[in-house]
Amino acid sequence: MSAVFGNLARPPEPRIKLKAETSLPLPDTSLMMRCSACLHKDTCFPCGIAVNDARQLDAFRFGQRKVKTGQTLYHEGDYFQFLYMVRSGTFKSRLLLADGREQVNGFCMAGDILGLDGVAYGTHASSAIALEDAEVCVISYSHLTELAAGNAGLLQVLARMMSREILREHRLITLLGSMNAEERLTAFLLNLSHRLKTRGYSAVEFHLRMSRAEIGSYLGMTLETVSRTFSAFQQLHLLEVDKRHIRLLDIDGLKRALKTSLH
Amino acid sequence: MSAVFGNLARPPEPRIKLKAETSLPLPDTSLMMRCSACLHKDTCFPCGIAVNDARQLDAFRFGQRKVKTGQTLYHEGDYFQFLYMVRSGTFKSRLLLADGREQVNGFCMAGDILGLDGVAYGTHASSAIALEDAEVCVISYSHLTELAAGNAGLLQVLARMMSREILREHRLITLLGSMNAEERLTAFLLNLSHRLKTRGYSAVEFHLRMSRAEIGSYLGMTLETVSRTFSAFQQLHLLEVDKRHIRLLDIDGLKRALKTSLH
DNA sequence: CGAATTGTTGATTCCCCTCAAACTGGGTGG
DNA sequence: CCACCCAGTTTGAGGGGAATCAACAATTCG
Repeated sequence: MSAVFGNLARPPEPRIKLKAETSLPLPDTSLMMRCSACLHKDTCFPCGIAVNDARQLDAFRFGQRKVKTGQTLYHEGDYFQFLYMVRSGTFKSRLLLADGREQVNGFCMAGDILGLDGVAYGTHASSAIALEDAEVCVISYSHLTELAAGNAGLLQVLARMMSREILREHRLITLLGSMNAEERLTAFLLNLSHRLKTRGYSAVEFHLRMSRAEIGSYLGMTLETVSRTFSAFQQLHLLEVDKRHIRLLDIDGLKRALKTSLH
Repeated sequence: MSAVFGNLARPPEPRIKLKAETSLPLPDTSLMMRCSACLHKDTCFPCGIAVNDARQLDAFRFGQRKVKTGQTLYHEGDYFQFLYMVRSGTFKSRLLLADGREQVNGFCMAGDILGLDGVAYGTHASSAIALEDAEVCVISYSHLTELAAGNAGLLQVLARMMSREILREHRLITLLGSMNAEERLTAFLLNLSHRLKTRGYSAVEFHLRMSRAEIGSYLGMTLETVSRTFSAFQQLHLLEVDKRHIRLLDIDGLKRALKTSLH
């Protein structure tokens, strides 16, 4: 297979810019985050760089941005310039339809990357809206690709992130294409529970950051059906629900109810 | 009917001269494709490389593979090693559910890239099955990233391809999450028409390569509803349908029917 | 406090699924 | 050649799950 490409001389690798400040649009270094101290350095872009390469690690110094509840990080149609890594808080990603309705296509929490759909055409294809006060790292895409063009590890990380985004959407398509209301809500809750667990929160008791309408949009059903399905689950003693407070009582029961697996 | 559908003009298939070059140590060059002569070089990976850089262009010499109707290019769970560029024919991409059902999540035709969902975890997350005899270019992912690590243009092309895949799935999610059966089939037909047109085929008259069941799986509805909706459209004089032969009579009418835009 | 937002629950409607039967065209083998 | 089968498609009848419409409670907020 390597013979396909033969032993062709590779072009000289461009020297990596170590002074990140020159490429970043935010010159105020006091607002910059040093990645080596970041909680998410093992999943965010720095993980594409050899850990012992301190100088390279320091090249990753991102600007930060605080977003308050209800504010948008970016809008559909906005010029694409940055990726965002969620440091804290929760976002919804949504697409606007011609008739004004919205289609929620994802909920992002700490460690997740936002904005990858803007790469294709240089324009954001969705909006990202904070569901609670949040903080993000602002990652210059041009700077990132500049670094990745000289760093195979970083390139891999970027590619894998995009591919994971594709897989996430695969699962949502499967859910929307072949599950009924109960299965959809079950899949949603189990997924949320899992993600909270990996972030150090309780897997069985949590607070929903999104409204019934947003859950409904995400799961392709009405807010009334979401509410009714919650009530039905409560009557089956699968969970306790009080507005946005959720306590899962029977995770195994929920998993059994989820006949159609999402893997 | 044969008069109606008989003269489907296929675009001329350029015969590629497969001249074995002795200067490069490539094995079995008869099976290799030289990208500089390829119909798809402006959309496939070579477009990431400066057109005047002949040596780099020649680095793109991919193996080819023929796939017969019904055969799989790769299976869910297969070790991920290659991307595939469809040279001719049509594929469906599908995800298998735990209970044996399948969820079709895409139809790929000439120029499309297959396999990007394998990047994330090194394992194919879907299967690709030929709906008609097909030919693909086999692209070693490890060599691609090797080249991309030294070539910013190629890196951009790879990133944009993955992002476009994300956008494709966005549109499908929107369709599944907020459209009724008529809108879904309309969106499907208009999208197919558009893609055929950009490939040089008729935008109004074509042959479906997929069954009603496959369309239904893709659109999140049953094969019976697909069939019924086709019949309803015919009664409204929006199109003519005879099994898999389709003639769109009123594209504007279809577009009006598609109240919920997919952009 | 009144207004607005969010969530719950009920009654009714309807879109689409399910089940079933019939038809078509293509392939096969006696 | 014809009978047969089979996969794919069409069409019908009926039922069910979720949408729609509506009323009301609980919170939040100006």
